[in-house]
Amino acid sequence: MKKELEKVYDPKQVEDRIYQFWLSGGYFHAMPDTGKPPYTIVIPPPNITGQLHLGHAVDNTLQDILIRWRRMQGYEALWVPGTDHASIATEAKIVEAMKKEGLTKEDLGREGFLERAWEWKKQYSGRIIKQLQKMGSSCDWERERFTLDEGCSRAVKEVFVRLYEKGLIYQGEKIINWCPHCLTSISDAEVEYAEQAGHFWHIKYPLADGSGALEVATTRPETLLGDTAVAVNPNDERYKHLIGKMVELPLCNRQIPIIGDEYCEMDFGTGVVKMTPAHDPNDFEVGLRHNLPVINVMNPDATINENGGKYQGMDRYEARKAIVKDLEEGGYLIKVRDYAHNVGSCYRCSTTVEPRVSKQWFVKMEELAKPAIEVVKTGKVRLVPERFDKIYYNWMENIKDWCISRQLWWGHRIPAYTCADCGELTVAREDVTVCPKCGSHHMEQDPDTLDTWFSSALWPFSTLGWPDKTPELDYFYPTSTLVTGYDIIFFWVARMIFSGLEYTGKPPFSTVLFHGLVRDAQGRKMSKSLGNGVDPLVVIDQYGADALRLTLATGNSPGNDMRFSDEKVKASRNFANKLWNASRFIMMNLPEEGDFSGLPEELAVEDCWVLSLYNDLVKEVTDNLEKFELGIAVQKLYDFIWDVYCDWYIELTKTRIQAGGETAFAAQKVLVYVMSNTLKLLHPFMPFITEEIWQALPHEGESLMVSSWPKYQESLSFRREEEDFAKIMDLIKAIRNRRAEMNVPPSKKATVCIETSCPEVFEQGIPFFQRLASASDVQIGGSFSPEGAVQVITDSARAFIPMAELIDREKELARLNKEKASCQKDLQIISGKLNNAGFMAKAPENLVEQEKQKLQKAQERLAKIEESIAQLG
RNA sequence: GGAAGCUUAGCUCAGCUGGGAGAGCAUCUGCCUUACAAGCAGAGGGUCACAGGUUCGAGCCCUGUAGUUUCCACCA
Repeated sequence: MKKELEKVYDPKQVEDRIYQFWLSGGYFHAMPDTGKPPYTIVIPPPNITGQLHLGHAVDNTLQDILIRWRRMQGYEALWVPGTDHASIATEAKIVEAMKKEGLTKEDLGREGFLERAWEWKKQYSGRIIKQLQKMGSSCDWERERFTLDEGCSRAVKEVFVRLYEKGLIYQGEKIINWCPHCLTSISDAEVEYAEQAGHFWHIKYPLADGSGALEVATTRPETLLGDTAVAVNPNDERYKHLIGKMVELPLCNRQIPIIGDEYCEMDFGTGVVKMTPAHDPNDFEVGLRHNLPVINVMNPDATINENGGKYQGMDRYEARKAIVKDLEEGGYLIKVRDYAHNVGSCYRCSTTVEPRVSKQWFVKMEELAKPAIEVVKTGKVRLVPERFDKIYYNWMENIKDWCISRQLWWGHRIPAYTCADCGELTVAREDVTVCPKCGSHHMEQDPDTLDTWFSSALWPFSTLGWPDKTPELDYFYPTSTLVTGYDIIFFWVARMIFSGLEYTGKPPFSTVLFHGLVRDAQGRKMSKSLGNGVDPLVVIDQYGADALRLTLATGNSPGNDMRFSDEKVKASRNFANKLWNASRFIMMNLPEEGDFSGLPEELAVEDCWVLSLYNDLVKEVTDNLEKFELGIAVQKLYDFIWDVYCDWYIELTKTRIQAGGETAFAAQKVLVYVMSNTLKLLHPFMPFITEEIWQALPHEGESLMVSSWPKYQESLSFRREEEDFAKIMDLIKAIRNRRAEMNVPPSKKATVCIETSCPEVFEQGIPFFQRLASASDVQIGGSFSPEGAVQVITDSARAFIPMAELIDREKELARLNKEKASCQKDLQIISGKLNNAGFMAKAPENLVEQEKQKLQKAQERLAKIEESIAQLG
């Protein structure tokens, strides 16, 4: 048992070994129908685009805290791990990598490209899994899944077919957001808007009958090539008489009509808007109302197409320049002014999106959204913190149809087949090779794939076997808690909720715990362009996984962003070291043999004190965890371990331990008891070091991680002893304080004479005054001579420390008078309350009682101060 | 345009359903006290953004104002 441990905790010698130990014990594996209540978390599957960053680190730390805690509480705790194929992001990365080799997608062909993509997947998902393991994540690796694996693919097809058959999935020619770089459609949620400095070009559109001209203002002159009308407000006195007339479209040699539509605001710009239905969502809507032709003037890569005449082949920005120049030369350009406006860009590659009319697949949302709103309203799904409810409702209530088709190869291919002979469209779960209408064998599958979020929306149940009725699905679904960042509430959380309800009839989880973003020390978002990203593996290498986890958990409150800095990790590392050394102290004094289970029969006052505080800690930490206040929970553990256990309790045991024998053994039992149980409470937060120490201490059971979570026990509540010991502590602190003020070094010991009305309490503290308050000798009794003694006064005692040479009578008097004044002020406030009729009538009883006690203490204290002053004066 | 969060010590942040303001870091003082100097013992430092209101009592609840961050909308 007695082993000499390193002075400094070295996570490198511990973490991998402990993780292997857990793995080989099979502790992460969960099974259905064990008779225990289930607790389930599905991981937000990280994208296989690269490696994990600190955002993932918080996300997974929080999940691991919850899952480890529930496991210890006796739940069958399942944490399903996995990764996301991230169609658009991954495909972009692979294309980029291929570009360096001079290859394009088309060079490889669909098959070849997919082969390459699977290679990529293999490499990166493996790396991600390793990173998760380095963090200590207790996922059930036997249940690892991938959004594009066979099971998930089956679920995706099933959902697609069901929705299609229900009429909730349809194909339509609509205006969608198009990314000219990724060369695919994207959904509304995937567009990010940012204000950009631009211009407002005022252009003259001459009336066809030569009777004048209209002044049109636009931010995108190049779309003029696709204009099919000019709109004015039908109530606009300036222009309403022109509705129905034609204007000459500059540079295009075409005439387009003037239409009246309320969409056009009279007091914005010139009150005249050019209509380009093919390249603006609003214009598209107006176009539908007025039956305007749609002229697409751009290729997928946003270069001008054959409809753009002489501008064909130019990039949209080149074309803009050229057109502006031509307009100017042709005398059409009236003026240009600066104008800041919002521009949408692709959330993956930041390229400015191009609204584009094309044939895509959509999910009809209205019907799906209703029950999804309902479950949050009724509390069947709880969002933590609650304020996200509003954001969620706002989105769900104004939801538009979801564009789910993507012009990509990496992803779930749309299970729709068109007959080349008769044109019949068939949607089916299995591959269709024969046309069900005409019997033709010329069937072509839709080349497009599905939005990557279409498959992640099914994640909570597809990973448990759905659409099959598996025991896992039956037992672990609906899942318990979803932990994720608020940045994907629409992309993912909202879509999982309506998906779960629609396909399984149940909400996919009962609670969503949102965490904030991890920012850098200056509060900036971490990003590649700023180069301020932090690699969790580097942090782990430097400080250990426990230190990283503690840093991310400390001060973490739901929905709030946090700052990350090296200083914080250092503080966490220091805490790990503190804990390590506390255990070192216990072990270096531990006898080889002895029964360390349970507590000694006789408890000293300080034992009762620490046990009572520990017992309260159990209750509080558990309560905080129940309320998802993980940051508060860990703060309490930190404070207890450092301040109560290390700074006080360990010091208090030293006398007894040095004395040896039975009394030492009793102290050691309490030390071990409180430490082992506190390790349990801390384990979810810092799994490695707690397991390592727990294993080294006398223990029962195989592993801390599968030991049982401590419970509050009435028998460990010692209020009386807590109060008694507080009196001793108060005096120790007061003496230390006095000595420090007077610059007396600890090595200079002195007698401490204690005058008190409760000598029996202070009797118990004699060794502590010696050890912790530099007392050479302690006398407890009636009255002492204040002559030549430093006086220290607390609520329950007056101590005299003879140090004549250090005492200046005048100063001493001044100090006592100051103390008196402050005490009187206290008294005034307390009695003010107690004399307040309103307070006495309305304040709760226990509070009034508390105030009365305070009053009494302050009175006693004042009496002591006054006595001291009288004695000196 | 709409909505939400934040504003507490020099810095970073806690502060649960209202009951005399806290931690870490930083600063200052004294200590190598045989678990730990990645430590120990002390100290200083806050009109809890501002203005009203509710209440016996407000950092906390309500209203408004300012600053700041974010989300949604997208008037060309």
